[in-house]
Amino acid sequence: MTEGVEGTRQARPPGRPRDPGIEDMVMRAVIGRLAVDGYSRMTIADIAADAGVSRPTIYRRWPGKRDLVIAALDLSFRREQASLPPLDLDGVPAIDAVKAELRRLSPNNGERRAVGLIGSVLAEDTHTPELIHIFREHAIEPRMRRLMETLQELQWRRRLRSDLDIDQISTLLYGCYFADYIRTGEIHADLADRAVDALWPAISAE
Amino acid sequence: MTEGVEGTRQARPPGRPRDPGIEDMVMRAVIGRLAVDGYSRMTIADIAADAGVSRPTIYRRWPGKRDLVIAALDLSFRREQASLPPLDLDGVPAIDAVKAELRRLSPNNGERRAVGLIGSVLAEDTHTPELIHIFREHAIEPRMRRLMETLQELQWRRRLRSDLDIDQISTLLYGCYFADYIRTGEIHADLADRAVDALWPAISAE
DNA sequence: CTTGATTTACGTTTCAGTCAAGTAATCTAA
DNA sequence: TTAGATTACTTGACTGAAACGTAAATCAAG
Repeated sequence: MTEGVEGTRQARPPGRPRDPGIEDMVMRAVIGRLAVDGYSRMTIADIAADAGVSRPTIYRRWPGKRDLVIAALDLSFRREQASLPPLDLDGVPAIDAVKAELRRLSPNNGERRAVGLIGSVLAEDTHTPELIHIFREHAIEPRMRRLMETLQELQWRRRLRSDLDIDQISTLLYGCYFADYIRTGEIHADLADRAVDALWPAISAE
Repeated sequence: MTEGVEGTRQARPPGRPRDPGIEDMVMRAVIGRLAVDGYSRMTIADIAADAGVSRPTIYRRWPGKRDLVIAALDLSFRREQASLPPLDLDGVPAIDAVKAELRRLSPNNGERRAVGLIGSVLAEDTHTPELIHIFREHAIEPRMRRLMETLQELQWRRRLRSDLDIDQISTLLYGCYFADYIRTGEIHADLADRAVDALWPAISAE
């Protein structure tokens, strides 16, 4: 028997096994190139070079550019999402809890060049709409849900006004990242704090 | 004298004059293709076809793709900016004035595919930063200034609270367009109204 | 020595940018 | 009125570079 410690392990397939590190290097390279060069300027050759692999190796594992990028976005966002522990709301002032939650939503938390990446995804929405779908499903939606759950929880605790349009407030809060970047070319470190400060009178239970 | 009614007109240069309609058709085609295909997927051949012109004609007037796109963005944003008349603040409730102002900022007011266009510009920011510069200077900055002037004016009239962080409020208001699009894939018609409603308690003079 | 992973080398396509030849429009001068 | 000069536009073709995707050769692991 070639089974390992887990009992129902498959027998190792014949032939040379795949280098287990390659997938990770390639996925990382894809995300980096996508953020810097954008989808259509990004080339398989560059990705292969970044990953320290040759081009056909990539074609062996993924059918083409599209699927490669989809896989990379999917993996990257899943990982990032899994790395976010829930936030503790007890014992901190409500305004600080909202600030902390918004700070966690910053596009800069994941990739440094995340805004360029978002731009690439947006630019591709007529041509490769799957990118936006993945982006929405694995990046935007979980973050927004998290923010909305926090607001809802604070609302239940009577820390926020009861007639709050939570959906709309969340859109306002999240949107300021994009507006800040588009206006100034960067996302300021104190943006989340300033945004919540400015918005606070509209949401706090008086 | 070949001078026209305006006295100091230049003498017409010799040779066949340029077709005056071509520039316009080409600029329009560039904006359209940029919004749909993005910068690097967009081809001169497609633009020429859309404009009903041959490729060498484009190269006769613009040195290359870059300059072509820069010229098109520049012209397009200048025009759109010039088409916005000032807003009358008298005789309307302050909240409606802010709503009206924000509605005018909608990316959908200009090109229909404006978000794709913005995505293309963002995606290109490492490779062709001039695009973002033009975008900031001729599209974002004037709009934001307009919004901030309106808020300031209302503040002077004691319709908004005096300790307002106008800059931050403007970022919040403008950003909701991007957040809405990224979340849902469209910009809802009532977004401006809902955003101002949600934000109103934070900014109105009580 | 068989099998599959990886690489080196190749063919094809696409597109930017250029060029040459022919046609069209406008001005000037005879 | 007409002939020439000058510039704009079209058609068609060409070059070179970039990049996709593949086929043949090579390499590790049983």
